[in-house]
Amino acid sequence: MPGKGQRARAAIVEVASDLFYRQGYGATSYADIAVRTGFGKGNIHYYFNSKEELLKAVAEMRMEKYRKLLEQWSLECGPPYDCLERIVSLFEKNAGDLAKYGCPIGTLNDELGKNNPELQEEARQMMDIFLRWLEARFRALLPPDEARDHAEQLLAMAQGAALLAHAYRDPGLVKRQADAARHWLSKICENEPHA
Amino acid sequence: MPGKGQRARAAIVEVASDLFYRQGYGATSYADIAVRTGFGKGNIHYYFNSKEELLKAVAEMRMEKYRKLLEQWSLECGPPYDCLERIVSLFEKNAGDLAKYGCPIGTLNDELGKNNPELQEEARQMMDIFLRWLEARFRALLPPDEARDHAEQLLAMAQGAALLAHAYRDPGLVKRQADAARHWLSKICENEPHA
DNA sequence: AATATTATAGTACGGTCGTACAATCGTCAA
DNA sequence: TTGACGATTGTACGACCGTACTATAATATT
Repeated sequence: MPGKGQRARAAIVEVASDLFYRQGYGATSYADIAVRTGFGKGNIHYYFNSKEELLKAVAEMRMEKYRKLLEQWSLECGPPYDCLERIVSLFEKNAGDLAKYGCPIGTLNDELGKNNPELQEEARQMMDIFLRWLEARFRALLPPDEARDHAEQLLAMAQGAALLAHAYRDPGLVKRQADAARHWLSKICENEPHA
Repeated sequence: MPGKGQRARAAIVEVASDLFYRQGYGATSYADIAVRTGFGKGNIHYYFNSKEELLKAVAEMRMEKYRKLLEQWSLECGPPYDCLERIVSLFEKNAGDLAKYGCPIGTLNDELGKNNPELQEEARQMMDIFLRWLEARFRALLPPDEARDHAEQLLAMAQGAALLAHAYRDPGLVKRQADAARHWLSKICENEPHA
């Protein structure tokens, strides 16, 4: 079992990640995190000397999760379509939260992109994890340059669907886009069976 | 010619719109607007009693522009494909700004969606102008429910492309997605010539 | 048990923001 | 020319934020 400090640190990161997602990075204060963790405000600064450090810790924690999830998917799932379809299902399953808060990765990139290039770099890396994973899957079906294009395309569909669902507060939008994405995927997979 | 006050008011709205786009709504202060307009800080509050009012004025100004643009397109352009393709070209033409600042409509929805439901309503209306226009165009090709779906899909592609281009600071991403969108559009237009 | 180190809390500082307000300026009608 | 009113300015207030600092409690080490 990790030491007391490690557990407190992890708890702070977990709460911060949740608040950054639901309220945004800029709108989340140390005070908010203090209340939600039960720790005093000063204690959070003891673990993270600045808000930027805290965001970086959150980003690392999230990326760890994403990497593990995708790595497992790479092992588990069979034909490329089934593998790629999991990403679509992941979005569909989270349609409710996407409509309420948007995509955790997309909205963070958006927020940090305008005024915080250094921190946005962290958010971009989260996006890149998914982009590269998708590209690797598409390489089983398509030549390299087309694989990259298709990965961008699927990710753009997902991000666009999340953004619109958030704008309209309508989870149904995610579901409709998911169906469209599956249709698009199935056409690609039958056109190029084993390239 | 409009009175002095009207011109000052319009100038403030114009500057605010630009800063809201490039820095975001939250990160733009009255002081910023004062510097850029040359007016004193207090004078801006003379025209707009609150920042919320200012955003609403910006939203109305933008919507006026969008509505006029789309109305003109509705009149000018011929077959549905040419008409729809204009939206794609609009995004492509602005690829540079999209990569730097994201989509003016999408990023505003994103920012306001998390903490400012009332103001996000304004941003959503901007999105709706485009969605409804797209839906109307698709109705020339498809049955009503499919038209709505396709409008959502094209808008999602565009928003997703802008978000990714912003995240990666890569205008090329917009261009690649624009080509993909054109391909998608052309398939729809040839499948259903005159539904 | 004594001590050093880690963990936690509370508070105060400097800065910025949106807003309010009082004072001044410009302009044009009476 | 005076006066009224719209336009403009500068400043001050209260709130909140990230951060720094000091003191205290808990834990570990010797």
